Amino acid sequence: MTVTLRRTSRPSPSSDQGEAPQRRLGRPRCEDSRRSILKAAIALLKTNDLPAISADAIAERAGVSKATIYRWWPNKSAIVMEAFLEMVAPHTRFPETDSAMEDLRVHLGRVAEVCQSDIGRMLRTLIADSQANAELAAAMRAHYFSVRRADARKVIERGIASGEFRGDLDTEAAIDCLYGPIVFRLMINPVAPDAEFVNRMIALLRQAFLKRSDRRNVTGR
Amino acid sequence: MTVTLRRTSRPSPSSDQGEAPQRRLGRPRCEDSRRSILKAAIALLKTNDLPAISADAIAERAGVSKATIYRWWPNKSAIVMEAFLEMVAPHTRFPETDSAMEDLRVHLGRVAEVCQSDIGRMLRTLIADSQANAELAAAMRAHYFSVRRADARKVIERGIASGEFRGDLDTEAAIDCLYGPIVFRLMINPVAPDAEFVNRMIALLRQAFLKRSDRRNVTGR
Amino acid sequence: MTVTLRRTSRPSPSSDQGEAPQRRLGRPRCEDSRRSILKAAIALLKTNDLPAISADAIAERAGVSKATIYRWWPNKSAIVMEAFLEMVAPHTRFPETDSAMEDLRVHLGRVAEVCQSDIGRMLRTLIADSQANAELAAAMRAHYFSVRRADARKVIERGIASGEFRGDLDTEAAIDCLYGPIVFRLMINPVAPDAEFVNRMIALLRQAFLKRSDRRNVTGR
Amino acid sequence: MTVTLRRTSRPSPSSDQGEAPQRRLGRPRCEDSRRSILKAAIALLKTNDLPAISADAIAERAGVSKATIYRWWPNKSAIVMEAFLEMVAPHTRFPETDSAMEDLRVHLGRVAEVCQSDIGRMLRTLIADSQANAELAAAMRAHYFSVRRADARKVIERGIASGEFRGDLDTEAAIDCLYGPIVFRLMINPVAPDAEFVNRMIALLRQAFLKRSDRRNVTGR
DNA sequence: TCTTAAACGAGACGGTACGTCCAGTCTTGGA
DNA sequence: TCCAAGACTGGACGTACCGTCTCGTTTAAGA
Repeated sequence: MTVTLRRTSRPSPSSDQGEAPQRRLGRPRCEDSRRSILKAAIALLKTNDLPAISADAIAERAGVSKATIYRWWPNKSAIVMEAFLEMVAPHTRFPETDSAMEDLRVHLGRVAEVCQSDIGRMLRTLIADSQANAELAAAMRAHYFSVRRADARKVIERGIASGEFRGDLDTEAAIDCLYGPIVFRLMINPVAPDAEFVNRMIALLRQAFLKRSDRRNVTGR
Repeated sequence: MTVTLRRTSRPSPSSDQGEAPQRRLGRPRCEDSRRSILKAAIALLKTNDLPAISADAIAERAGVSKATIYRWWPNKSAIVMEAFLEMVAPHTRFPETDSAMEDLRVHLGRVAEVCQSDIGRMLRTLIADSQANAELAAAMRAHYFSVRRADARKVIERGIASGEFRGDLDTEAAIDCLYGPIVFRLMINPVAPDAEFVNRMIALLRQAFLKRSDRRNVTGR
Repeated sequence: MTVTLRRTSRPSPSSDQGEAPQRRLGRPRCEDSRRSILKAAIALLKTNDLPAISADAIAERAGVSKATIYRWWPNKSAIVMEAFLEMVAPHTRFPETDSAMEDLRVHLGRVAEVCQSDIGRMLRTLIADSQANAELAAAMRAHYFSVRRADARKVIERGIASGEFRGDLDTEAAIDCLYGPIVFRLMINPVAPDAEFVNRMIALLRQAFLKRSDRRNVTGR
Repeated sequence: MTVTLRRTSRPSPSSDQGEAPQRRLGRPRCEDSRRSILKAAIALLKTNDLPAISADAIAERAGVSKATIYRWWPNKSAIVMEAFLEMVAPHTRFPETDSAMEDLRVHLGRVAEVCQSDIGRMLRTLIADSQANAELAAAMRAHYFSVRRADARKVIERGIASGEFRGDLDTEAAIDCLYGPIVFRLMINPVAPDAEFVNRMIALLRQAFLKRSDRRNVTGR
């Protein structure tokens, strides 16, 4: 999942998916540069806010030429996104216990915790940037949000199949009700949501998810 | 609710809330300028996104000096926010029927519709901008989101009091579950949420809101 | 010699030069304001350089409204000139001994000394400003330089008449040779000319001024 | 004599005066831009005076970005000075006949003529500007006035050595008496000095310069 | 005493230029 | 062909000052 918003796609000249890695002419791309650019972007995001991560700042911190940056990424949002996807996205996996509801709760709790870290800032930044950058928005959806939704969808469908969740549960609406409040608070509140927030939210939603027989007033945690 | 992110707060010298309008020294602020600036900002926002709007452009369109703009607003976000609050925010009021659930559904449906208009773009823009502008974020919370929450809170508490909603309903979590999904889709989806989306969401949530005896599987609309 | 570059000449409505001072309608001009404006201009010139004397700065320091300033003077140069003429110009009179050469030497020495004071800075400022302000230039010539020239001319002609100076002495050229070097150094050198400079200059020029019989090698002083 | 008031001095890292021009890293400065900026500045000066010239105007006329201007010059005075020194200053050289007095006269006549051209306006502008800009003043002295003085000093010392001028002639005072009147009239008079003015001035000064035996009443020309 | 007209303070305003900053592109020489 | 260095265009930024204006207040002369 490395390349995402690359500037130039350099397709193989002969076959569509050449079997051989197929060395290209000239000096090959310097992997060190790529990594140090991504690391510089993240490091800057940790201490500064978005307007501080200028292309010049990234270039200087990465010990890299600005031209190299623009050779491979169309703008700074793309860099941040790539860094985000590569370094951050894998961090939150779903647990797999025999309770789908509990899996969702634990997972979302982790997501909330992650939101409080630098990753939360990156996510906010990327969502914000997406509003004026359709390409970035599409890439974020394709590479991040749709993946999260797919993961959650699997868990919910498992819960339905096992009889834990109501049979007529509207899966997509359920996903929106699970992630929506977290993103909402991430974007609007001064402090990011935490696990406690997730627990209260799940306590509320369980009434809507669970089959009637299962509805006990469990507080979560 | 006129003043929001003004550059200079010039409180009345003697009393906190002088009853007399209490003319101030010097040439009074030109109301025409203020209005035409706000109108220009909104007009520009309809076709452009915020980074594409410059203070110069607003000034030119408003027939106003740039200095006048910076005399009263610290940056363009503040202008847009003030315009938003003054011209746009009041549009969506809650209905007041005898069903709180229905009131919420109808209201959120209107909110969703509004999100599909230029107002949706403005809201996205302001939320996005807030991520790199703490002052704007605070102002948006104080003047917009907290007001919306208060309105919704009143409706929910009415529902609880009337016995329509569960007695132990977590009001704040409920609000997050109502608004969260809408903002979530507004910020992440390519197209804004619509009334249909709200209906599905409400259909899901009603299980969690209503008292046990009331839970019929009503689809809404 | 008070009024010089006044904004509005308010001629007497009836006669051209009314004999009576002829009080006009309305509130009379506030002399305090006028004086404090001039004083403020001078005070600012003493500590700051020219770009620091903005109309706003003068107004603030004088405790006066900016409108009052522009009511009476067209620009800041006019203020400085009026202050200069009123407070400064009379300071250097010619001595009147029986030696015209000595009178010139002593007088120019005083002029040089004056140049080293704040007055020198004012003069430099006014000359500089004149380059882009024809009106100011004309006023300076009419009210200052032509007066100096006339004074010097009188002394030189006295010298010619008394037989001290050569009969064919070119008076205008002589004046230029007397004042020119001083202004030259005032405008170009980092430190203003002093009496020593004047003495050396006069020592040189006396050969050109005096009748042959008088030319002794007097060093001056 | 190219660099004068540059923004950044980038001295050679190794040796103080590297013999090799020693190519530097990165894209080299664009000489075209530099030249067109200087030309634009001069062209604008011909019709406008300095306060009427803006950095934007120079940039536009030169077909150059404003950033490029401020990359290399701290302000517009510096540009004008560099243009002046590079394109204008060398125009007036001393003649070298066997009469130092005549050399001075001819040379100063040419200077006076030059003063009547656009160059005179530039000189006035630069001198005026120097009054509020110490750096510019120092640069003008270092690169222009001290050079003129040195030239004149050589001629005068030649005159002394050859016995044409008095042995005890005060060289520095003499230079001030030669150039002073010209600058004086340039700065104060509405029209610049001309050759006729120089002739009268020289006619006066020759009495002070020449050895007694040489003093005949020559009118000049 | 009341009216009238000008001067005044405060300060908002349009306009213009300032000098800075950043995005993104281009041009060198060297690897 | 890539890279580091860094100059370049273009355009917005927010500030400063100019000179004008619009208020409401003050001041004296004249009715």
